[in-house]
Amino acid sequence: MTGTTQTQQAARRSDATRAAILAAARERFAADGYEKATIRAIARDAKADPAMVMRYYDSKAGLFAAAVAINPGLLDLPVEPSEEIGRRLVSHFLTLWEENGELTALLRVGATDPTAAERVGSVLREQLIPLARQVGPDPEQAQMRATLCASTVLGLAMTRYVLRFPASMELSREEIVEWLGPTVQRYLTDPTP
Amino acid sequence: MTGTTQTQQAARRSDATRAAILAAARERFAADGYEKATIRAIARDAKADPAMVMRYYDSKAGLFAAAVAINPGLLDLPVEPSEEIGRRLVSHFLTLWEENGELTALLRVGATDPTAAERVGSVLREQLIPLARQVGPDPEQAQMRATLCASTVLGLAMTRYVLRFPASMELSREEIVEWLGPTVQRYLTDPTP
DNA sequence: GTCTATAATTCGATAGAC
DNA sequence: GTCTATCGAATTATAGAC
Repeated sequence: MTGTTQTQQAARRSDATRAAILAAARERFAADGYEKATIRAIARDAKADPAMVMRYYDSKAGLFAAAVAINPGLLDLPVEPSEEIGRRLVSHFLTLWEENGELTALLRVGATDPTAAERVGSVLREQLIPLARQVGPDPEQAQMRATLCASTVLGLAMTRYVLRFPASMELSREEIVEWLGPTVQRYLTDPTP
Repeated sequence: MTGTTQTQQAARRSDATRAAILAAARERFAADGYEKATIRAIARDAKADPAMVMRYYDSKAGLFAAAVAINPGLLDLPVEPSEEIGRRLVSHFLTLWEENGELTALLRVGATDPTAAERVGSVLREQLIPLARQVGPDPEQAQMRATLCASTVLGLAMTRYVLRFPASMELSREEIVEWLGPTVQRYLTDPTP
């Protein structure tokens, strides 16, 4: 029915605009970065009032934090089978990056904001260091090997999703996996050169 | 002598502050990005008046353009000998990035500003595509291979100089060359996987 | 819960005295 | 050439009517 009782309907209505604001914020932060993405523009996209954004998320910083809060388990990569782990990791990250706009937002803002930069680092550390420890030859090298993998993945994310180089955007998913997969595989498992 | 004639001394004085402003601008843009680097702060660093910045460089955009104007030939990479080209290219870019703060500034601003992003792309294209055409097996693949190399170099620059991951900053120059060199070598010369 | 009006800052840019 | 004073615009954030 269209006209139900007000008591619970009101709560639902505010939840809907909350979600709309959050979605609009993710897009704007991903597209424009932190400074250029204004609360006014985000509210306009979400068809809400700018004052509502402040009411729900306290401040612009609070809104950004909520917009790029990473769903726990979002980046979890199944570890087995460990063969072809390089290709599977690249493929996994490609999917994540295309399905979750908050990753681009976080990386783009991280280029200017140290707090966001640290967040990018912690996410990658939590994902890649355990992996490197598991499949690598020497546990003491896990941090270094994870860093090399992070650099590989972020390099692609920069050229393809942040800087948007046409030549990088034209690469097919298969091409990327076939070229970068062996690179990551080597960083993870090969003996020190 | 300390008190020379005014006519030419005046011109020299203004040139000195011009240079000081430009140096301060490079540091601020590299450290904070475009929006956060204010003309007031840059002028303070250069011990100059904010109005002088406008007088010399017209606008903030003009100042940024001058600050990241790339010296012609700055990135020129000697092509021969073509053996070990991967390691030499990585080593070359490492040196450039550590000696020229404007590269970090350009990449950091490029993360938010499409114009700067295009500048990063054009610089890399002009450098890497001819190289890929020269040493690669198929001229038609030069653009793709150059893009893979750009992604590799920019990934390292991001983790090391922009996001400033401690684990990436701790890598020695030799480690980076030994790990990334063969990657770039493969992207440039190996047959399609 | 929603929106209007506005306060409080900050910044780029300009005008003009010296 | 140099600096003071200030304008005008844009932003986040708040106060309060409805």
